[in-house]
Amino acid sequence: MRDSRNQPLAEAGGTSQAIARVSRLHRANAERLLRPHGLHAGQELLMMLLWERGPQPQAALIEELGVDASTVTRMVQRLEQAGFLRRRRSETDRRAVVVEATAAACALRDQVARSWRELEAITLAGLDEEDRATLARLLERLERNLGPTAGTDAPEV
Amino acid sequence: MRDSRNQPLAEAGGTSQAIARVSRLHRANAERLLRPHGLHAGQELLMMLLWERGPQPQAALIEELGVDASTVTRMVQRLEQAGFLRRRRSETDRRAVVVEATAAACALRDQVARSWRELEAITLAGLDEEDRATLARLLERLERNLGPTAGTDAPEV
DNA sequence: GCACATTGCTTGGCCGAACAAGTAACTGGG
DNA sequence: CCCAGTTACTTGTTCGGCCAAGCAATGTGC
Repeated sequence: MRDSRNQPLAEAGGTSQAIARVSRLHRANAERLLRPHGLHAGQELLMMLLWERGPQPQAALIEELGVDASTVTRMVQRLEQAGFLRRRRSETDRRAVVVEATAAACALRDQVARSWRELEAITLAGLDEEDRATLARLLERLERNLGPTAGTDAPEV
Repeated sequence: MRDSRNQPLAEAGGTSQAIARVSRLHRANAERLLRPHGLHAGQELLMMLLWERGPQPQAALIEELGVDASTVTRMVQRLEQAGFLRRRRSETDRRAVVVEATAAACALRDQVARSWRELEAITLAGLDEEDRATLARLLERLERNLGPTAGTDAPEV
């Protein structure tokens, strides 16, 4: 009964709407799973990078997360205030800021990883290996389609 | 070469990350296409509802968009200030607020619909009918998986 | 060596989105 | 008829996320 009456909009861009809805729901679930650990949705990706790769300059985080520099700046500020990481001025490049997970944060690593796997399990419930591979392939294609040079030059038949 | 070095994270929740990335890129594209019309990403869905169904109480918009009531309140406030819609107190239920598109906004309807189709085209570029159907099916499944009763230990009848 | 461009980060402003808490209006039971 | 509960919004606050501007350190060309 969810949105069976949603026909007109569904015709005019159903996939776009579906992406938005799935994304919102997905984020809500992430929030629910991460809250117990004191993290907000989105922050876990940054922390996972720090856990896996050790101290990183912000520029590396920006590059890897693919988000705006200002977003990372503020995420890092909040995570620092919450005690999850430390910031340090780079020795070799005094513009750069090196970010490092605290010991307290490292203690959360396994729990966060577990929550993350659980989110993945909830998301992909009921999909067999083939479906999952297909989904991964299609999402990757969408990512390329929507990438930096999306619709900027191609006259688009 | 996009994220070939992204193995560890990719293994632990690649789909979740892909959803987040695709969603962000998708939104950025929507923003780019809608800005010329003075709309922000997200607002177009609300306006499309008003265009298609005429004056609506906010409760109906909340139900249909599936977002928080407070989000709709502020979106409506901003759209009103921008001149895209009017708000009126319901006659029959003086708690309710009825929202209606302005004539100026209606003039944008076709252009917005065009932009929306263009976004869909960009998103789905290179996918044949079968791929699109598969994607729609998978996204619908994800939406159900992540829905209101997601992972809440409910035996999932 | 110095002016100029680039890089790395920060701040302010704005929007979507959520939760919490509050107010006003409508309903229902006693 | 009146009080409890629900419904419809609103406001405050917080976060992710973007853009635009700005600042400081680093590189580069001449």
